[in-house]
Amino acid sequence: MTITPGDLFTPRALPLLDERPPERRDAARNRMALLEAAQRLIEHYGIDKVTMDAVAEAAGVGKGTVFRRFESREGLMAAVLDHSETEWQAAVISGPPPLGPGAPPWERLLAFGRSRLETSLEHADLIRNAGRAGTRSFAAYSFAAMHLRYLLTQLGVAGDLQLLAVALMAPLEAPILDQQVRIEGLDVGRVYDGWADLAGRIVGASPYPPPAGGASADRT
Amino acid sequence: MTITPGDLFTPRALPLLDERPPERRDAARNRMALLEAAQRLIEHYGIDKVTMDAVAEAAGVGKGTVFRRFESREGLMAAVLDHSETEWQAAVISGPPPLGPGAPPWERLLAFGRSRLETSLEHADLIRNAGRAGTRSFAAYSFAAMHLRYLLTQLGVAGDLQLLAVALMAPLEAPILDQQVRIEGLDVGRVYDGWADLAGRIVGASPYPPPAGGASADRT
DNA sequence: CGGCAAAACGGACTACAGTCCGCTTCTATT
DNA sequence: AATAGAAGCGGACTGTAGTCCGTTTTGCCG
Repeated sequence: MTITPGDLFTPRALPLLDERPPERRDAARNRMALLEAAQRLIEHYGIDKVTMDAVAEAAGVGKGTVFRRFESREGLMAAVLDHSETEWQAAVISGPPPLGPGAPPWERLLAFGRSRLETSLEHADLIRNAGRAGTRSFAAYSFAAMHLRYLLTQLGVAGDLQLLAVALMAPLEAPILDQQVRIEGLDVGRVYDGWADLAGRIVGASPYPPPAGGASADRT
Repeated sequence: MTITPGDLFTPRALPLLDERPPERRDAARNRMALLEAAQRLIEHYGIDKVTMDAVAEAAGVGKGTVFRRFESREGLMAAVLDHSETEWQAAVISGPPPLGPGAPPWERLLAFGRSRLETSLEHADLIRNAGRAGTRSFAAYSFAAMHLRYLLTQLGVAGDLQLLAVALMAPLEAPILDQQVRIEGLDVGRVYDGWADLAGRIVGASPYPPPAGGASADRT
């Protein structure tokens, strides 16, 4: 390996900003084509019928390319899922209240729960096929947990917020909801009320009990 | 199809009790052989290396037999898992306190949490490979939920006990613990303390607040 | 513009889950 | 003990995820 003088003195155009040797144009094009093809096929045939070969062919690329880009079937599904997750994050950060900023924290918390409940059920198959045993992607999970910690802080909740956030999210994860709603046949409204009750207990048992008039599920 | 007089009048030896045309002896023998082989191979090579062909061969049967008995790879893994689940249930029903009967309900609740936490981590790969997106078998799940409802009742907790039970179990499910412990690197003790705190909040926010002196994680 | 190394491509190849169907073994009956 | 038919068996066969490696494309440099 030879080092030329140029290598030593050229900081290759500000490495501070945009620090990745990014993606070749054809690669980027193919990634888009694959994501779109996958989404289209899933919508059309149902996720269980969608094979990697089919996605590759629909996107007009070879099979190897699919795996290089997305690692595995699970990786591809996770990537498709990330689209909606990103939209959801945008709604939380800058969407209309009560999910977005502007509403009082307790209202936002309730909206958070309802919204998670809905999206978990809506994307159940995608989540299941995205691996990680039904959990969402790490990034998505972290974001939600962070937001939740923020809301709990706003509500003056004391304790290990990291873990309380998990306790609030866990019952809203897809596999558990699937079990309750699809197998045990529970009503979605009841599940939501139960979650709101849980939230109330977690928030209300704090030194500063803030939520006065609860939403649909008011606590005794 | 011909019906002989005998068919009409012989209630074939009390169908009330033992109402199943059960399993042929060779079939039963094969089931055992398969379960043992699977367990042995998993222990020896790690679960990801164990193929259905290998299990079949190790048990000395054909591949078709494996699938007839256990439906699928997930089914086989679930069956292996059920062994330990059954032991756990026995410990809850008739084992020594505080997990078993004899201790006050709050102690039993804490023991329940710790025990679940441990078994979830211990059997993480098995649970993951047993499908249902990381949830345990329906029977096991129902049993735990029932026991939890019972304990909550004993503690005088008011509310939708079905859902509160789920809220208490969800953070102890394998995929979530995996995320926390293996990926985020959280300390197991801290996770347990967090769960105890959660339990305290759920129990304590009831009209009748019973748990006076909490265990390792005492609430403010 | 021509050359070059790195990155990307694609399709043949492998490994494993799950199916199928003709053959064997068991059990109940007489 | 003989027999009939149900239950079980097993291994060849199929479909799909994932790998490998020789070929092509791309971006850069002189």
